[in-house]
Amino acid sequence: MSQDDAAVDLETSLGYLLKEASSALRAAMEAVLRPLGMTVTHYSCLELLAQRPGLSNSELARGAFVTRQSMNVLLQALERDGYVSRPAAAPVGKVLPTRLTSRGRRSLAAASAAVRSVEVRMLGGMSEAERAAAYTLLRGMIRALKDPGEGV
Amino acid sequence: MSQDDAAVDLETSLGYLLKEASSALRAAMEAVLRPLGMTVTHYSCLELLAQRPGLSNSELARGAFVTRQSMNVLLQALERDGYVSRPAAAPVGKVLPTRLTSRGRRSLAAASAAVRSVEVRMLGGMSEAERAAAYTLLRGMIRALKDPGEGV
DNA sequence: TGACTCATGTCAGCAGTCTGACATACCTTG
DNA sequence: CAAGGTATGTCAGACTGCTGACATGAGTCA
Repeated sequence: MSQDDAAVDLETSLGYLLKEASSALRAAMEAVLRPLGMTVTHYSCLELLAQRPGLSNSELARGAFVTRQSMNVLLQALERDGYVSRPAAAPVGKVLPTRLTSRGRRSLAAASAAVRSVEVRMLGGMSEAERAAAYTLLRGMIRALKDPGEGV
Repeated sequence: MSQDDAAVDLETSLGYLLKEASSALRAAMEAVLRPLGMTVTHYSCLELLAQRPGLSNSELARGAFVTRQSMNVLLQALERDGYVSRPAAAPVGKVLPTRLTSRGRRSLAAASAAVRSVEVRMLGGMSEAERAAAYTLLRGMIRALKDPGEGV
């Protein structure tokens, strides 16, 4: 139909391509994390805690792109299994700072190596300049999408 | 810890940025599709059918990045509500070619315009050259992730 | 022709995530 | 100081998408 030409062309749509790339990355990460008995969100949570110890439930949720309710469920499981620890009472306010246990750190080490190998493969064919360009372009897209009134 | 430096640095990780961008795009799409009573997968299915009429359930699933089981559930609902039509029996093999009904086309028109506005906002601050660069870079990442043995 | 492989459509069960709701603690602002 | 607004942690229910499984049809090869 001639109307189709006016529609978003999936073949050349950056939005579609972005979704495809993200989907491929997620699938690749799931493939290497599954043997370790870990999901992507599971890994994301541990990685966030390694780099920024003491993050709260809500902060972790934002960093892993899930709701704080979902992260809460995950954190309770991780705490039950001894991967992270949280104080019984909040030192200030309601915020419960979370930390990795030694077991959590050990578990993360293997997962982090696996994920790093995926990222290396993804960046394999790119030059330093191209990586920098991709970084800048993605940052721009994120900003444009998050700012409500970007105007024309 | 000094070990953290060797880990994937989230601040500069292209993988993390890709996930963030995809998450922001999905949120923006959900925001404009919700008033139309449509989900992202719902829209994706209709858009695929508009551009490539006669796609099968499995082909639609691959195009929308979900399993064929999930797409099957969606297609049954869309067929029940009169947005798409499928022949009762497969003309050849088991493949059931799906087509938009006029109602489906009408429903898609509004959604397509809304999604296009999101993509326009996303590309707002980018030059033509930058868009072409982003296109090439994403394509490269996808290829590297999907090809199993890319080597070092 | 018959066996093997692969892709498809579909059903059932399950895990992960989301929305809705509530109580609580901090921070303004009058 | 009191009151409203905002952010947090948590519980409960609902939903979406995934994994596992099965039967069917097409293509391949001996």
